[in-house]
Amino acid sequence: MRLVPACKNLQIFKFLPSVQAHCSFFSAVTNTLQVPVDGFENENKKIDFDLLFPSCTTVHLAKCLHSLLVVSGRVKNIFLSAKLVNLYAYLDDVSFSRRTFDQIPKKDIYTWNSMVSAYVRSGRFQQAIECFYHFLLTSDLRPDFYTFPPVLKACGNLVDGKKIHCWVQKLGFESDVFVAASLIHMYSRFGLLVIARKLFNEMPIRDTGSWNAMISGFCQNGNAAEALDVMNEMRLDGVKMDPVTVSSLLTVCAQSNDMLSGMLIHLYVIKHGLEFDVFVCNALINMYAKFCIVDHARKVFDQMKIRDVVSWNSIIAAYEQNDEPITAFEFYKKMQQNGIQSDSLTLLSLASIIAQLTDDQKSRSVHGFILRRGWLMQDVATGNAVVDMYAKLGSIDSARTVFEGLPVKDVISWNTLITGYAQNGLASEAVEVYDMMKERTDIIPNQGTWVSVLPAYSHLGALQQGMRIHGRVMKNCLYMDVFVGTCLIDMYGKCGRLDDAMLLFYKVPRKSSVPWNAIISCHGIHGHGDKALELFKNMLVEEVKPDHVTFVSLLSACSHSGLVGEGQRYFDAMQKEYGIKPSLKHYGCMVDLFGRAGHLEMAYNFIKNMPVQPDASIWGALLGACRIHGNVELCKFASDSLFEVETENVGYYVLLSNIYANFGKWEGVDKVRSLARDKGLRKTPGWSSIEANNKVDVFYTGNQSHPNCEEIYTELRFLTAKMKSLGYIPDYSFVLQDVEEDEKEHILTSHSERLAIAFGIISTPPKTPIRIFKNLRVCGDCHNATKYISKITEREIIVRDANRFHHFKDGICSCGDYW
DNA sequence: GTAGGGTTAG
Repeated sequence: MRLVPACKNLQIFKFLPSVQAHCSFFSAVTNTLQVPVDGFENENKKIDFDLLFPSCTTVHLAKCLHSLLVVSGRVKNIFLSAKLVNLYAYLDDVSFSRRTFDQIPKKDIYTWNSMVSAYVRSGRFQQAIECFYHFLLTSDLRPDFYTFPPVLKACGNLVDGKKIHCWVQKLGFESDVFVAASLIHMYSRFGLLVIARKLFNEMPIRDTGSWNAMISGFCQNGNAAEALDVMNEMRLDGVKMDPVTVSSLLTVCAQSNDMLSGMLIHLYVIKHGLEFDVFVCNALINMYAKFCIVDHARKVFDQMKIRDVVSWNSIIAAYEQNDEPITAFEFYKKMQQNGIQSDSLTLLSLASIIAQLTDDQKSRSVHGFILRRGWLMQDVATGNAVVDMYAKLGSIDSARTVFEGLPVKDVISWNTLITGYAQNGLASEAVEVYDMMKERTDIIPNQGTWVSVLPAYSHLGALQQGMRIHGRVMKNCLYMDVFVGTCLIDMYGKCGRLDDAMLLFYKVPRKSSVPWNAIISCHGIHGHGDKALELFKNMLVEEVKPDHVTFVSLLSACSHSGLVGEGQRYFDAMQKEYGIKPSLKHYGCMVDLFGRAGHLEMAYNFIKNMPVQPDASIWGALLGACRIHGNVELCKFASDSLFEVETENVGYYVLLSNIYANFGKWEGVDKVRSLARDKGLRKTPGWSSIEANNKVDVFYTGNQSHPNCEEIYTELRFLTAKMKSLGYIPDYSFVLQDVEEDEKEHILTSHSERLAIAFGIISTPPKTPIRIFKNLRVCGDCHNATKYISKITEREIIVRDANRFHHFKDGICSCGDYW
C-alpha cells in the first residue's frame, strides 16, 4: 500500500492504527460500496466520499475516513469536514469533532451549527453555549433556523434561556415548529409551564413534536393530570400519539401511580403497533416494575425484538426492586451472555442485588469492577451505591473507606453512611457523621437525612436533639412527609413522650400503614396493649390496610401487656382475614406472648407445630421465658436447640449463663462463659444513658471515672439506706458473680441504670421526671429499687431498656412487674 | 449538508 508512507507525516495519523487496520477499512468500504482501490490510487477521482460516511460505524473507521480525506486533500472541502464533525459527534467522540472543527479555516453557518449540536448531543451543554456565544462574537454570519433548537436544549439544562428567546424573537424564528418546540421544552424544564403553555397555544401550526414538547413538559414536572389532559386534547385534534408521546406518558403514569391510565396507554400501544419501539417497551417495563407487576414487565421484555442496555437495566431493576434478587442476577448474567456491556446504572442495580443476596465475595468483585471503570471517581451515584452495598452487608468500615475516597459527596452519600451506621446499631457513630456533615460541609440536609438521623436519636434517647430536628422540619413543612412524620412519632414514642407522639400522629397523613405501625408499636413498648388494640381498630375504621409489620407491632404489644387471648385471635385473623403468611418475626412474637405469660408448654407446642424451621430468635424467646419462669428442663432443651442453629450471637450465651447464675449453678456459668470465650465472643457491656442539661451522659456498670462520681455514690448510699428503712431487700439472684454478700450489694448499687438515675437526681431540679436508657434489659433488682426511689424522691422515672418502657411513679411501675 | 419532543437512578 503506497498510502501508509504517504500518510506518516500528517498530524492526523497519530491516531491511526496499523497497516492492517487500513487494509481492513479499505476492504470494508470498497466491498460495501464497490469502490475500487485503484480508484483511490488514481487520484481519488472515483470515490464518492459522501457515500463512505454511513459506513463509518466506529470511531476507528471514522478516523480512517478522516485520514483518506487528509491524504486526498479533500479535507479542504468545507462540506466534508463539517460532516466529519457530525460523524465524530454521532460516534460519541466530541473531542475529535472539536479538533476537526478547529482545523476548518473558513467556517460557514453549517459548520458552526454542527459543532454546537455535537456538544449538545454529548451532553456538554456549557461548552455548547460557549461555542454559540463565541460564534456570535467572532463571526459575521447570522444564526439560522437550525442554530436555535440545540442552543435552547443546552439552556434547558443550564441557565435561564430568556436571553436566547429574545434573539429568537428578534430574528423572527419563533414561528418555526422546531424552534417553538425547543422553547416550550426549555420553559418546562424551568418549571415555567405557564409561559410554555402560552407559546404552545399561540402556535399557528402544531405537529406531533409540538404536542410532545408540551406533554413532556408536564411529565418532567411530575404533573400527570395536566399531561393526560393535553393528551386528550391532542387526540381530539386528530393527532396520533407516536412513540415519543407514549414513552413520556408512561413514565408519568408510573410516577403518579396511575395504573389505569398506564394500562390504557399500553392498549393504545398494541392497537397502533408501537410495541416494537425500544423506548416504548423500556418505559413499559419501568412502569410495570413501579406498579410491582413484574410479570407484565417480563412479558414486555420477552416480546421485544431489539433490546438495548436500558431494556436490560430496566428488567434487572424491576426484579431487584421487587425483592427478587436471584432472578435479577440471572438477568444480569443473561445480559452478559448476550454481549451487552454493563453501564453504571447496571452496576447500581447489581450492588443492591449483592446486598440483598448477602454475598460478601461478590461485593468485592462489584466494587473492583466499578473501580476499574473509573466510575467511583466520575459518578457519585455509583459511589453511593457501593457505600450502601457495604453498609447493608454489615461491612460498615469498608463503607466508610469508600465514602472517604469519594471525590464528590452529595447529600445522598452522607445519608447513606448515616443510615448505614444507624442500621448496624451504631447510633452514636451515625450522629457523629451527621454532625460532621453539618459542621464541615455546605450540604443542605433533606428528607432522607432526617429519616436517617432520627432513628439514631431515638436509639440513643436524645430527645432534645430530636426535637431540634422537629423544629427544622416544621419550617419547611416536611413533617407532613409520611416518612419524616413517622420517624418523629417513633422518636417521641421511644424517648418516652407518648403524648407528643400521639399529637403528631394525628397531624401526619395516615392513609398508609406506616405511621399506624409506628404508633401501635410505641404503645406496645410502653405496655399500653389496650390502646394499641384500639388504634388497630381505628386503623380498620379509616380503611387503612394492615401489613405484616402492623401485625408484628400488634402481637408484640399483646405480648408486653399479657393479652394472650387477643394475641391468639389476631394471629389467626392475620392469616384468615388478611391473607398474610406469618414470618419468623410473627412466630417469635407468639412464643414470647405465651412464654412471658408463663404458658411454657403452650409456647413449646406452638414451636413444635410451626410449619417453618424455628430459628435462633424463636428458641431465644423460649429460653427468655424459661428464665422468667424458671423451668430448668425446658431451659436445657431450648438452649440445646438454640445453639444448634446459632452460635455467634453473644446475647444468647449471656442469657444462658444468667439462668445458671440464678440457680447458683456456677459450674454451668463457667462452662457457658468459656464456650463463648473460645468462639471469641465478648459480652456486650451494659450501659445506661441520660440526657440532662442538653448533654447525653453514658454510664457503664461500676463506672468510676465520671466527674460527678463521688456525689453519685454518696447519693446512692443515702438512697439505699432510705430504701431499706422502707422495706427494700436486695435480691442477690441478680448478681451474676459468685462472690460474698457485701460484694453483691456493692455490685447491685453500681449497676449502670442506678448510676444514671442517681446522676439524674443530683443534676436536675427536684421533682422533675428522669429519663434513662439502658442498652440491655433492666435488672430485676434495679427495677425494684427504682420503685422505691420514685417514692422517696417524688419523681417520675422513665426507664427504656432493650425491651420496653418502665414508668415508675409513687413506688409502682407501669408494667406491673410484668415484662 | 444541519434542528425539536422520548426510556433506566440512590
